[in-house]
Amino acid sequence: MNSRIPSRERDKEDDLQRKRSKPPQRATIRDVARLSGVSRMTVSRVLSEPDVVLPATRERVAKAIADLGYVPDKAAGSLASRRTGFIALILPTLTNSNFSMVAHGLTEILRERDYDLLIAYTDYDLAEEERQLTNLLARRPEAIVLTGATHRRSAVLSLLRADVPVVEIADLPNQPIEHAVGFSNYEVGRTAARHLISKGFKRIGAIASKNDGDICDHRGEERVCGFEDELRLSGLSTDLVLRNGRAPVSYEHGSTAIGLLLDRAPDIEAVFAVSDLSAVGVVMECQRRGVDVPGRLSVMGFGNFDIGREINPPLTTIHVDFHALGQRAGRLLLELVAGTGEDASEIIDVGLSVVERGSVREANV
Amino acid sequence: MNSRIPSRERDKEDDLQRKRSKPPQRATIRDVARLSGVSRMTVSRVLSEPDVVLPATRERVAKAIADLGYVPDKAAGSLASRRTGFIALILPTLTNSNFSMVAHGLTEILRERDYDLLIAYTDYDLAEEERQLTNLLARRPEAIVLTGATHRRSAVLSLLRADVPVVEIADLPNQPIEHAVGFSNYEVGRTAARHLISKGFKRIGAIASKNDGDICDHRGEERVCGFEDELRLSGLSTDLVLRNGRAPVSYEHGSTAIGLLLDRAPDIEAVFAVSDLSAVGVVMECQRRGVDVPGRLSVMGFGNFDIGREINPPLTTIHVDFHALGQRAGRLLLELVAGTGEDASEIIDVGLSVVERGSVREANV
DNA sequence: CTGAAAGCGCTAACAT
DNA sequence: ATGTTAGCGCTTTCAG
Repeated sequence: MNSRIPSRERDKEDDLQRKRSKPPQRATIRDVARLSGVSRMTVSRVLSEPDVVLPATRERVAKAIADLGYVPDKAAGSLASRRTGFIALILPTLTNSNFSMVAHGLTEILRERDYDLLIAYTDYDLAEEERQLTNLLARRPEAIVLTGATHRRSAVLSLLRADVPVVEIADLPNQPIEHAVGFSNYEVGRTAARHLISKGFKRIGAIASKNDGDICDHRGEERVCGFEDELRLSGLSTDLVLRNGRAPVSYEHGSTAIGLLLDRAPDIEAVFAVSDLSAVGVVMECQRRGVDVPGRLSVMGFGNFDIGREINPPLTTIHVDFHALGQRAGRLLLELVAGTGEDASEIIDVGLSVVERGSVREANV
Repeated sequence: MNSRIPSRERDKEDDLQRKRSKPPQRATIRDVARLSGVSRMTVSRVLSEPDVVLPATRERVAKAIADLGYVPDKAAGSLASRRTGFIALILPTLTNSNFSMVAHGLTEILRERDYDLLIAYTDYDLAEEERQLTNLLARRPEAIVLTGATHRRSAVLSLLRADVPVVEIADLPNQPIEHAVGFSNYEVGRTAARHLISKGFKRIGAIASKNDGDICDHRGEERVCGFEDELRLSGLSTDLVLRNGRAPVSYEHGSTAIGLLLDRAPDIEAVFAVSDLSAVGVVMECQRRGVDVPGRLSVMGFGNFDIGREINPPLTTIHVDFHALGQRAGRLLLELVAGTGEDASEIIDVGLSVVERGSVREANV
């Protein structure tokens, strides 16, 4: 058994090799080849480019595949072809429906070229992001999608070294790693402020989470910053901007925060929550305290979550089309993995819009 | 170049082989071996069992790894070791926070043994479930976690053929494919009915989605069935049990459905929604219509979602510890991939509990 | 249209 | 403690 058999006989040797293994092994391409009396290459072709195979052969092979329940091993295939056929997506959380929308949009587009999407999440933790990244890189994704514009330096370095296309989503970085598809969270904040100011309010507050080391919602923070800047531009005070609690924000976060704000400044007229989730919490806490929304307090959120449309009054919010964002990112990714398209870094802004509903009214002037 | 070099010189031949390739190639284990003057096996050992390598050698190798930014290729490693190091999880949707909890619980446990979790979702579509499954199987997960007890026959067959451990979660199948960790959705329905009946109500309704071919929420359906059976057992009518709209249920689904029910039977006293989401929709629609909850209508949900605690009145619901469920499934999976543990099919019931809050009151008797 | 050779990057199982 | 051999299951490349 140690005498090397001339290589041109290798495929014929299969029977000998397999005979030693225990019966219930998973079928390989060899088994299919043997059963249908062709070479492994022909089986491979039936799977990847069936048209070049003679119909008769093709059917024989197809039958063998079906009979054996053969499922090709993609890992082995990737190793040989140097194409793993998947793209990685790193999200802060699975629970946010806007991020799910992104995943949906991406999946739809990537499916066109048979790419799989591998989803990982970080719980808003940059250290965890790096851990996930390192892990993912070892599986050789053909491209990587990252959420947000803020990452650990060392994570960015491994990314650069890995020489894999990178797309950042959901925020437009000033210094993108490579490409980006998103919107300006800073502009979201400014837009929200402008909207409330345009309604004639003067005592305007905001609610966000506080940064806690690696655990933070940088996109939310961007939004409050934009909000504050716009207030200042209009000569209004930012005293009622509250950063409290740890990311991610939640219903409860909104309830607690508005309680604090209401106690501190009972004359507050309007408030912007960096997420609809906390905005809903605000509205619910107001219901409990008998604070009329929008009669006494106008409330505005961000994200256009389903629940915002459902509550009473329905929530005025800022909408970003995350599904379209995912699709747009998907298109870009397909170009990148195809090697088509510019080398130049693409920055795509999907924009945003104000959705006016009942939770904001005109100020009494 | 066609004269075969004696095999014991193969590793020494590396330089020649690599010289032809373009410079900026990703570093392989060979590059590391060459740079640190050891064999590839030693590099491999530094990565997998560092203790058996001499400290001096280990450090030389570690330096080379760092200098080259070497990231081992897991796909190649799996091929050789026959261990892919990941487990697949198929969820109906990413948007449901209870399923996210399951993913969290699983991740926590699997991480202990360095297993990755690969998450896929189906949008409650059994055809899509099968598609995902086929796809996943080609990547050779070491185990597969499926949601629910209902699957396409052909999907189950490929699963059986693939000879990969399977765990079904979130429902306890009568005929499990193999193992299951979950709770009885049927019992959820019965428990809800018993709770409402125990409060003295007679005119009791329910709200669920309607099956639509492959797109359906079998677990929700199980819950209404249990609910109906319990009503019958108590001699109550099931006329107010409404199946309407397509899965998954939503806030809006609840609003619409309760509207229908209220119009049809204004004297309805209590209603069970198969999900907190639709239950919240019910409460919101009641607010709009001026129907007092729980004064005129008692409302009960399932799932113990955050929003239920936040609304006014807070929602009475049925709670299942999905995080623990995920962890429990994780433990089972680790046993399965380790080959430890029984061959026998394990069925683990994580139970359920009623969470009494303000949306259900005592009937006026 | 089909096949043989060669090898992807790694590790199990033996050497030494 | 480290190295060598052989090959995981597939595809690329080139020959016929």
